Amino acid sequence: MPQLQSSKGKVTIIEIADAAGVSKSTVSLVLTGRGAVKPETRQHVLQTMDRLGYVYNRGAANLRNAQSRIVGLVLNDLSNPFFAEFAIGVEKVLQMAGYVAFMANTAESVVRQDQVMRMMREHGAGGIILCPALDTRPEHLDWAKAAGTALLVAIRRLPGADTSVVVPENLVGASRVTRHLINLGHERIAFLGGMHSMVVRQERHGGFLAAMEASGRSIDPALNLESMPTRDGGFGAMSAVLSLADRPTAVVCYNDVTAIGAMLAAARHGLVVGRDIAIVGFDDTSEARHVSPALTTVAVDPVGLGERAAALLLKQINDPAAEAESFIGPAHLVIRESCGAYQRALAAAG
Amino acid sequence: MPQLQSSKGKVTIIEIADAAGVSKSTVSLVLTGRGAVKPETRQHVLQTMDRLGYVYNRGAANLRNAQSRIVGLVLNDLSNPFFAEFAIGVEKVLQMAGYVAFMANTAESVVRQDQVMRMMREHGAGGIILCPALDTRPEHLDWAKAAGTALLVAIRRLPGADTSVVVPENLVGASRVTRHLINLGHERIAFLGGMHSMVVRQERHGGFLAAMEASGRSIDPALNLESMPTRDGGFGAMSAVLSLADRPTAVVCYNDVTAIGAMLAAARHGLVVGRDIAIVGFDDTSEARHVSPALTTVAVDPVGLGERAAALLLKQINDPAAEAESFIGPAHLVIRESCGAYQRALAAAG
DNA sequence: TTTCATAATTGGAACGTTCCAATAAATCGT
DNA sequence: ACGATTTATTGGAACGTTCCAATTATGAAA
Repeated sequence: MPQLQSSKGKVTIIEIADAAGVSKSTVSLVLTGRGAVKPETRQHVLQTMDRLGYVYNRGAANLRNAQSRIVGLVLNDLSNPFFAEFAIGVEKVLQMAGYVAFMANTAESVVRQDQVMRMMREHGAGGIILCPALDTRPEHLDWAKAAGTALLVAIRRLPGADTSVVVPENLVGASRVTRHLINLGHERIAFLGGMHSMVVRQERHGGFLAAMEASGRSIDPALNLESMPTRDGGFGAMSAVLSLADRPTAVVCYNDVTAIGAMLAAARHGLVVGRDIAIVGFDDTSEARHVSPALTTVAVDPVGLGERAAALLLKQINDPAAEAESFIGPAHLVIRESCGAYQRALAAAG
Repeated sequence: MPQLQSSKGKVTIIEIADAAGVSKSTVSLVLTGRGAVKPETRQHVLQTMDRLGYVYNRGAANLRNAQSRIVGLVLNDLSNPFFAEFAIGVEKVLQMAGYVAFMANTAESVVRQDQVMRMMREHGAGGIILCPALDTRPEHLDWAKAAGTALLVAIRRLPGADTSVVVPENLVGASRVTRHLINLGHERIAFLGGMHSMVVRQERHGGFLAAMEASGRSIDPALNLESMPTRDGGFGAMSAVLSLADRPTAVVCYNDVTAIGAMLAAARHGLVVGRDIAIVGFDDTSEARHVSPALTTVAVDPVGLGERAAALLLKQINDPAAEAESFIGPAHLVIRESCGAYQRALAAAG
């Protein structure tokens, strides 16, 4: 029966050494698995540790070698399932590499973001994956270069910062989904949601414009509406667009959340989405699949992006000399019902 | 212009002391703010730290005083928005208290859960908030008592473990929503979703039974169906219940996710939810509000629970002698459309 | 001034670990 | 049975901080 050290929980390597009749160096050796230690000795030490309830003190260890195997994961909006899934991907890879993620949510606050990154540095994080809060300036990240901390920017590209980057193929994805609508015969297509200052919006809107121009569609500035990237934002923007004299027949939304808000607004105006109007989103969150009618959108595989981000960061930690590297994750079209393609096919067949 | 220590990022308290012309003890004093140090000296030291790009080494500090101001947050399912919101509440309170949350996702794996909690201990976490993975046994938590680590179990009660607990009022909540259906005149009511082994289901189902019995309704065992607590699970269970000869007229679901799956199944069978059949959920996730028809459910305020959990844990950390304390969060009925109450009211009026 | 109290500052000894160089023990070839 | 290797083990000096006791500077009271 293991009689755990009761009160203080302060069993050190030295006490283990004494109890096992070896030196602290030997205990350290079995702990790190580095040197050559006789199997029986190792065994004995191991069970002594178990018996006394030893717990490794990483703080003390890091003091010597600064190899903390801690990675910080800074998220701008944990309440968005997209980032939660991204985090899951990151954690999965880190775990396999024996690292541990130190996760924090900034809720789009740069102040909080600074605090949190400082904390992580103080705890000796070897690297940080940052999904930057909305108005993060590149100079907020200067410390990383100076301190030699591996830093990777994810999801939201940060113009002017020369770090590694992992982002989805926003431009191509938006271009694809727009072309899909064009192929379905739509002429007047709106782009809706997100604020102009967001890099992600600029990219997606850029893809939209590219597809429109490539097909010779005219671009009506009245059909480009900003909104907060929330359900309510989407609802509001869609309501605005529907009050226009010359309504669009299709709408490309900044993301799924906005698109779902837009669908609600359309329904409220008595329109049947997928028949009277086409609405498409971006991200393919799990909601997209389950909303009714199911949302046509662009899938970007957040888990995969997370895995990639973690892998890239680890690479950078292990080889600090390596220069910044980028990964642009694929974005593929997921055709469901909200664009009306299915109904159109039915009609064609019938 | 701050000329940051370039390469190693290894500026120590001693270098600051030298550069500022004081002793390392003085620097430590301004760092901790404990002793009395002349304002001008403090100022000078502070700006020297800034100039040299000093970063505090918490590992070294913790070596002496073991006051790590780290709290572990172990979540069983980050992809569930409910837990993401819970985490937000926890973080908010911890942040204000100057603590930092060390968050990890176990994805319902006890093995991972053990790993993660070990990591946290090794990093000197002063306490842990645990949302236990599905088949966590109380003895998995014995180390906490032995090591004197504050431990709080949240959301899923863990029978047999005598830790502090923060959970929603599952029984009362389920009872309330069931009574609501009974008041609307329903006789045959099903309970659907969740696995029998889940404590949360036992509590919610218990509340359901209590309300049914209190109103003299007979309980048909065929109307109690298990399923995985997912959308697909809800879909399957609802399909099963609809193939019964004697269908229920109302369904209480284990949670919102299950309920939304059930709604989909009902629609697929040609039923109009809220008119032909009543469906209610539990949790009031943001989806509940936005699904169509909007889901009648029980709100449990995950952010509030998180805040409470953090506050309780902090209290426990500051007074380790204090005994386990529990908080049962309120659960109130949120009436929307899926239960048909609105339509019924309209009909009565018209 | 001198004398106290109090405010500021300081050197050195921890804290729990890893690393290094050194020693001790086992194994080998001859 | 002897050095020569190789394999196991070890003491002690770091690592960057905090704390304590001791010291020195500052003011106020005498």
